[in-house]
Amino acid sequence: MGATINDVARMAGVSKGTVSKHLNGGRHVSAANRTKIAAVIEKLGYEPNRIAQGLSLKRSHTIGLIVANIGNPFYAELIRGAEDLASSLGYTLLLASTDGEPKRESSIVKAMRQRQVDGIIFASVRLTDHEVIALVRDGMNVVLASRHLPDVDVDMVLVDSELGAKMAVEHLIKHGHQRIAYIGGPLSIAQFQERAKGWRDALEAAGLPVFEEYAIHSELLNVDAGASATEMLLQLPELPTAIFAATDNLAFGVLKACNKIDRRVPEQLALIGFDNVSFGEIALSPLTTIDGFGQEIGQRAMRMLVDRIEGQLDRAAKHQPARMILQPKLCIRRSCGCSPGKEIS
Amino acid sequence: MGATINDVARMAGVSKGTVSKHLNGGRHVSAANRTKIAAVIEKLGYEPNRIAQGLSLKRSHTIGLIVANIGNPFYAELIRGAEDLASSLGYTLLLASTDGEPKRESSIVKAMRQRQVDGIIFASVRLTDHEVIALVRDGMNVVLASRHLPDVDVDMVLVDSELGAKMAVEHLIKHGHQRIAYIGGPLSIAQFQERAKGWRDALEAAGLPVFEEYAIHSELLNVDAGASATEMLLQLPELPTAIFAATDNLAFGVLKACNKIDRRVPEQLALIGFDNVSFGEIALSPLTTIDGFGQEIGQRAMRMLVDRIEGQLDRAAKHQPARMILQPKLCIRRSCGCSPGKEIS
DNA sequence: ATGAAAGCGCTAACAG
DNA sequence: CTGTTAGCGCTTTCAT
Repeated sequence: MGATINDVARMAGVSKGTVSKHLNGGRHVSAANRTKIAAVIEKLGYEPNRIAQGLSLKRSHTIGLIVANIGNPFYAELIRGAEDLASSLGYTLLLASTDGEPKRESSIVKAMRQRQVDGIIFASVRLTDHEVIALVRDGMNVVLASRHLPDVDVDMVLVDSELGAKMAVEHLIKHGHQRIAYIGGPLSIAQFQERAKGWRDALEAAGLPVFEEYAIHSELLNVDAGASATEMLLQLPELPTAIFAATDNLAFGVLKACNKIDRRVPEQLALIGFDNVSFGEIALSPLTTIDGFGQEIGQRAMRMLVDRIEGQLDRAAKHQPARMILQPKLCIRRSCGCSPGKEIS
Repeated sequence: MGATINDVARMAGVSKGTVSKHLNGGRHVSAANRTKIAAVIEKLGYEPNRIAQGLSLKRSHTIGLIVANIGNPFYAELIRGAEDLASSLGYTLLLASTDGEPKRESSIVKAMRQRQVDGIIFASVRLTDHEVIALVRDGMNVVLASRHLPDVDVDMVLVDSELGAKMAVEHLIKHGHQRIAYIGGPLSIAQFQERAKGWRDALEAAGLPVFEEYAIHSELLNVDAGASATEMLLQLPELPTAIFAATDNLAFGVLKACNKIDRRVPEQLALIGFDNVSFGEIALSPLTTIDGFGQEIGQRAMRMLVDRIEGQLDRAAKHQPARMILQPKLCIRRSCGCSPGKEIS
């Protein structure tokens, strides 16, 4: 189908090696040959086979990105950030989604190793510490984006979940709420442990009681999961007056459930999410949320990974695992009860 | 780092070829050797290098997916559908986003060719017919998803845009609207030409005048583009009473703009979108829309592509370019003026 | 500056 | 059934 380096060499009347040199910077190639080769390449429409090149170089210029669920807008933003930077750095993205199934995660990792990715960004981690450690020890470049494993020596970049959650709940408390529920993801994910802890701590710090029935740890993270968690909450004998959802997507579920039964947000139920996904702005009730910097995290994770990949070539020095923690930010809109003009800070 | 097939062969005391046979189905390998080899593979944690395999087989089991913009939820759904099927078929996805820049598109295609993808799904086509034809003639397997080029012999799967647009506008007309505006994307994209035509035809068929100022063909397709188009529309001497947005994302922009100036949808301005992105359900005003089957399109496109890729191996028969046109469907929610219970059909 | 040759990890005839 | 050999397309010494 396509011409090979051999074709080019033959037609230009030089050796394979010379063409290769020309392709990689052109040092040690005479001007005469250089133009001759360039002409042939042009005429043949030759394109180097990066696969073959990778085989020889042991470097694929490909990076694996594993997300939990592409449908979740937070991940969409993260992917966007990562893809953008990757392509401008000359890397290409191998994307896969686990849909939360740990089994798929292992098989994805396997597929990616087999395809010789230069590194992997996990925006979804259910692997046990053990598995990730093994991966790293095996020499794979890894960075954890947005989720993390405590006590594991890996690069990672994420927001301060506990602080963010605390900020959200404190804001709700300032609005006068005393019965604040929590909807989050599975506690097997560190991130949700922390967000739940932030919720609890804020409540306790304010001298408010924490009711265990008010905390729902949903297995799934999609909109419908948020909706059914809300339905459960609204069947409790004593209704919460506010909800902190650990994820905007979950918060959207709250909105959906409330819409269905005509319960008004924020009048009858205040709500704050976490992530600051762009649609929050035009949700049924414009969503007050904690900025989770999805796109920025994707970008920074990519940067870290590429630094590590390329760094390991120059300096043999094994760089320290970096841990970048972004400061969350409260984005006040309507769902918390604030109205434009008179916001509670 | 990783063990190679040579290591396995040596340790198992057999030849490379035998190991290879074992890996690929195990035919013509004695049971004794088979268990011996399996044991060594296990002990070494050997994983075949798919890159090397690809070099030899001239097949990468990798498929390129090019979308216009990952941030757009319609593409997110399409990606989801494609990724899902791909991974279950043993293929892996190389994802790239053009952000609407034709220049990036060419360079992405180039990068993908160099990486020896087995085929490419374009969910974004700005390439001229000429370029796509060239790609196909060069032997690349291509399928167009959701966008198409008229009069080009390529596989494609998409909804009937013209019909969908017509359905949307007709519904608005049934609500009694006479001044219906259109917000769409660039006319260089066939899809938008057709949606604009559907709008126009529906108007004419109903004996309504079509005002050219009521048609806005935005270059960008993001939410803000929809918002500014709306602002332009609302500055016209004679205001439209309804808008048909050729894309849900654009429709979200309408919602955003209306929210900013406190114009109520649908009371003061009716709205119908196109795509049926899941978020529409919980938008500021739950969005009535035309189902564009994003996920299904992604999936079908992937299926077509893989069929083509694998088909070309068995039967030398060059299969006819397929053209799959999905029937659009009206999804009635609130933004058009219908209210639950009493919907206009 | 250039060419020859070895090798990256795997598959695929082809003998035996 | 099994080993040998010759590539796949490219990079990289190492001579020249």
